[in-house]
Amino acid sequence: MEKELLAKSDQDTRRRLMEAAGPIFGRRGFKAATVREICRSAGVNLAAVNYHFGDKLELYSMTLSRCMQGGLARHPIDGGLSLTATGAERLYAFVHSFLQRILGDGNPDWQGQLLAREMMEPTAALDRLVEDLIRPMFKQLCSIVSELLGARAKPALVILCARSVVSQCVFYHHSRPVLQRLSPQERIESQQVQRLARHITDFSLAALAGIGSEERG
Amino acid sequence: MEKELLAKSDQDTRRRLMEAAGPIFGRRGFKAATVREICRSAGVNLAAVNYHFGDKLELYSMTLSRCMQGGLARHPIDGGLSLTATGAERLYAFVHSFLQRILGDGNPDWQGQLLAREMMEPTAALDRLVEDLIRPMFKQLCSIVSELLGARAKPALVILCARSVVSQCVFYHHSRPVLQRLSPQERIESQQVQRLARHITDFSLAALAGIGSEERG
Amino acid sequence: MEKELLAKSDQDTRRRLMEAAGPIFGRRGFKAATVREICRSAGVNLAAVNYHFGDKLELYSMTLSRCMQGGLARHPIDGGLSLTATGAERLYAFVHSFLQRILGDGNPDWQGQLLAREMMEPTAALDRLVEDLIRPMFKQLCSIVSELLGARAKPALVILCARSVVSQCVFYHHSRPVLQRLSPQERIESQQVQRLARHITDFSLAALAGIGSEERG
Amino acid sequence: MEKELLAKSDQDTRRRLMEAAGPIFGRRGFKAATVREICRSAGVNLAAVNYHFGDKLELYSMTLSRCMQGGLARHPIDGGLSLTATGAERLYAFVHSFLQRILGDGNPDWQGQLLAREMMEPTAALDRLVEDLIRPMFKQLCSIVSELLGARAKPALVILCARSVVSQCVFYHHSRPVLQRLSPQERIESQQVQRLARHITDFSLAALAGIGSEERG
DNA sequence: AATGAATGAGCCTTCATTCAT
DNA sequence: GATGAATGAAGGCTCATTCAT
Repeated sequence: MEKELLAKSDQDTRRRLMEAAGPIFGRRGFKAATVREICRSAGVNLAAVNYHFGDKLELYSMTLSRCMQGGLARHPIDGGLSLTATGAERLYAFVHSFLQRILGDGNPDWQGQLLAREMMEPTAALDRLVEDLIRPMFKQLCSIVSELLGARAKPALVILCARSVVSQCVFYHHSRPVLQRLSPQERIESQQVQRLARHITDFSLAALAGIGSEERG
Repeated sequence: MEKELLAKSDQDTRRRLMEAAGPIFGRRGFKAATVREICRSAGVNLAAVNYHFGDKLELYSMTLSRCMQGGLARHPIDGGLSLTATGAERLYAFVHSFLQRILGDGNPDWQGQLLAREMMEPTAALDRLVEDLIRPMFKQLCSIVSELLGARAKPALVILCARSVVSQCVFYHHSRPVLQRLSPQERIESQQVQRLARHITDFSLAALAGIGSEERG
Repeated sequence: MEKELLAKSDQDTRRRLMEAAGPIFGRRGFKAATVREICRSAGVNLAAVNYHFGDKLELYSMTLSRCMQGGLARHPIDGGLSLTATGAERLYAFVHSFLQRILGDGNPDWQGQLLAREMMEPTAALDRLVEDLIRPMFKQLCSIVSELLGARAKPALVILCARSVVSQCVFYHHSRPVLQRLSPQERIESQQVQRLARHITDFSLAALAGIGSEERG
Repeated sequence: MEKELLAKSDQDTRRRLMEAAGPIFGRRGFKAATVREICRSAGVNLAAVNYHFGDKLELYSMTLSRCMQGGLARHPIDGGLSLTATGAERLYAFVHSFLQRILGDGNPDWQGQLLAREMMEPTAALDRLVEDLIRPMFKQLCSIVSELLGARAKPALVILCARSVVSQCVFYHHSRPVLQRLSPQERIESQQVQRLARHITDFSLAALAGIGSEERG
C-alpha cells in the first residue's frame, strides 16, 4: 500500500512503456521488436503491455502518434524566420530544419526510423500522419518553390520540384546504410547537417532558377 | 512416367525457392517472412532451404542479389546508348532506366520493396550488394555528372550532385505510400515513368548547369 | 474450487521439472534427452523450461547440482562420526557413505548415471560441480589419508593415495554393466554396500600402512 | 568408368567410413555423433552410410567391434614378460600396459572413450566385448593377485583385490575431466604413465602384502 | 554401384498472450 | 490495480533417411 512512493508510481507505467517502446520499435520495426524487450527497458512487468494497451499493436499505434506530435512540437515548420526572408533563405531554412529533424543529434534517430518504417509499410496510422504532419509541411515547401519559380510556377511543375527538393533530404535518412558503405570515411552526422543543407539548397536553387526557362535539347 | 506433370518440373527446387522468396521477403521483410511460408509457396519441403542455402539469411542474400541483377539485366544502366551520346542524353538514360527498374515492369512491387528494406535495415547481405551492384552504378552516374559539371567537377561536388540525382529517383519508390496519400488522383505507375524521368533529368540538368558557377545571394 | 485436485498442487512447476529432469537426463544423457519428454513427464507446458531455467543447459545444471547436494545431505561425508574417531574409522565412514550415495538409496540409478555422465563428457556445469562439491569432498579425503600416512604424508603422495581410494569406490558405479557380466551371480546392490566398503577400507588401510616405508622388491 | 583410379577406389568407402566413424563416435557418443560429420570426415557421400551399412546403428556396431579387435592386437595382455618374472614385476607390467592402452599417445583416446561409453550405456555389443576382451584380461590379473596373496588367496578376496587394482587404472580414464579440474597444473599424459603405473603398483603391492594378515581394529 | 537431391520428423527456443492470484 | 507464472503456437534449424537417377 506504499507503492506510490516507489519510482514506478502507479499510473506512469503507461508513460514509461511508451517512452521505452519508441526507440525499440524504431530500431527493430514492429514485428522484430519484442514485448519482453520493451517491458525490460521500461522496468515494468511483462504483462503490463497487455494490461495497459490490450496488445502489442495498440502500444505501437499510441507510440507512433505520440512521436508525431512530439516531432511537430520540437521543430516548427518555418524555423522561426522573419516574414521578410527571401525565397532562398526560406528554402535553406526548410531544408536545414528538415535535415536537423531526421539527422539531428538529440534523439538518436528513432523517431525518424519509426516514421520511415510507417511510410514503407503503412498501417492505418499513416493516413493521420500524412494529413496532420506531412501535408502542411509539403504545402509550405510548395509555396517556397512557387515563389522561386516566379512566372514559371505552374501547379504540376511546383509539385514535381517540391518533390525533387524533399527527396534530397529524405535520401540521407532512408539510404544512410548504403551511404555509409559507399563512403565509409564520410561521417553523416549532425556536424555535417549544415554542409548538406547548403548543398541541397544550392543544387535546388540552381535547378529552380534554370528549369522551364529553356527548352531541353 | 516421364516426370510429374506439373510440380517439380526439373531439379529446379533452388530456382523455385528463390522465386517464391522474392515476393515474400519483399512484402514481409527478412524477419517477419517465414521459411515455412516460402517453402509452402514454392511447393517444396521445409528442409530444402537448409539443404540448398544453409539458412534463411543465405537464401535472403541470394534472392536479393538475384533480384538486383535481374533488374540490371532488364534495364541496363546506359539503356543501350551509342558512344556518341551527349551528357544530357546519358543522364536521361540513367534516370529512365533507374525508374523503370523500381517502378516499371510487370512485376508488382516486391523487387523495389526488397531493396528498399535492405537499404533501411541492412543485413550482412548489404555489403555485397553495395560492392557488386550499387557502387558500379554510382560510379557511372558520377562520370555522367562529372562530364556535365565540366571544369567545376571537383570530387566532393560530383558526389553530392550524384546523390542529389539518385535521391530523386529512389524517392518515388521509398515514399510511394506517402505520395499516394498526398496526391491520390495521381497514378504513379509505369505509364508515368517517362514523365517523371523527364522532370528529374530537367531539374538535375538545370542544377548541374548552374551550381558552383555563381555565388548564392 | 480450492485448487485442482491432483496436478499442479501448488506453484511447484519448477520443482516438478527438476524432479522429472533427473531420471531422464540420467538415462539418456544431456544431448539425447529432450525437453519435450521432460515436460511431458512433469506434466507442464513445453515453454516452462525456458521460463523457469532459460534453456535446457541451465535446467541440466540445476538438476545436476541438486542431485549431488541431495546425495550429500542424505549421506554426509563424515557419516556423523565423533571427533575422537580414529583415522581408520574416518576412512571407513568416508568410503561407506560414498558407496551408499552411488549404489544405495531407494532411487534407482539415475543419480549415479547423471554424475558419471557428467564426469565422462563434461558440460559447462562440471566446473561448478567440481568447485562446489567434489573438491571439498576430495580435500576431506586427503586429510584422512594424510593422517593415516603420518610422517610419510608428502603432498604428492597424499593426492595419489586419495585417488587410489576414491577410484575403488567410483569403479563400482562406472563399471557396473561390466561387473554384472563378469560376475552375473553377484548382486551389486545396497545390501552389499557394507561388504564392499569393508574391503575397500581394508585394502586401502593396508596400502597406506605399507606404502613408502619399504623399498619395492 | 575410371573411378578405380581415384583415391576413393570403389569398395574402400566402407573402410574409410569405419575409420572416420571411430574417433567421432568416441568423442561424441552414438546419439550426438552425426552421419554428416562422419561422411564429411571420410570424404564420402552423405548417403554412403545408409548404402553400405543400412543405418547409423549398424555402422556403430561395426566400428565398435573393429575397435575391440584392434586394441587386443596392439597390446597383448601379458606385455611380453618372461615366465620367470616375479609377481611384483608381472603386476607392474599389467598396470603399465593397461594405462598405456587407455592413456597412451598413439591413438588419441577415442578407442578408450568408445569402449567406456559402451560400458556405461551398454548395447548388445557389450556382451561380446566382455567375453572376448575383458574376462581374459581380468583372469590374468586374478592370477597375479593370487600369487601375491599367497596363502590368503581365497577366491572372493582375489576378485575384490583384482577389482581394487583395475579400478585405480580405469579411474584415470573415466574421471579424467574431473581430475583435470581438480589439478589443472598436472598433465595426465603419456609421460606420466610410468609415474602413475609406479604408484598404482606400489599402492596395490602394499595392500596385497598387508590385507587379511591382521584383524582390523 | 554410388550419389546429389529431397524429405518428414523432431529438436530447442521465442513469442505474445492469458491466468490466478 | 498489477503481477509472477504459465501457456500454446510458431519459428528456424538439424537430423537420419530415402528417392531418382
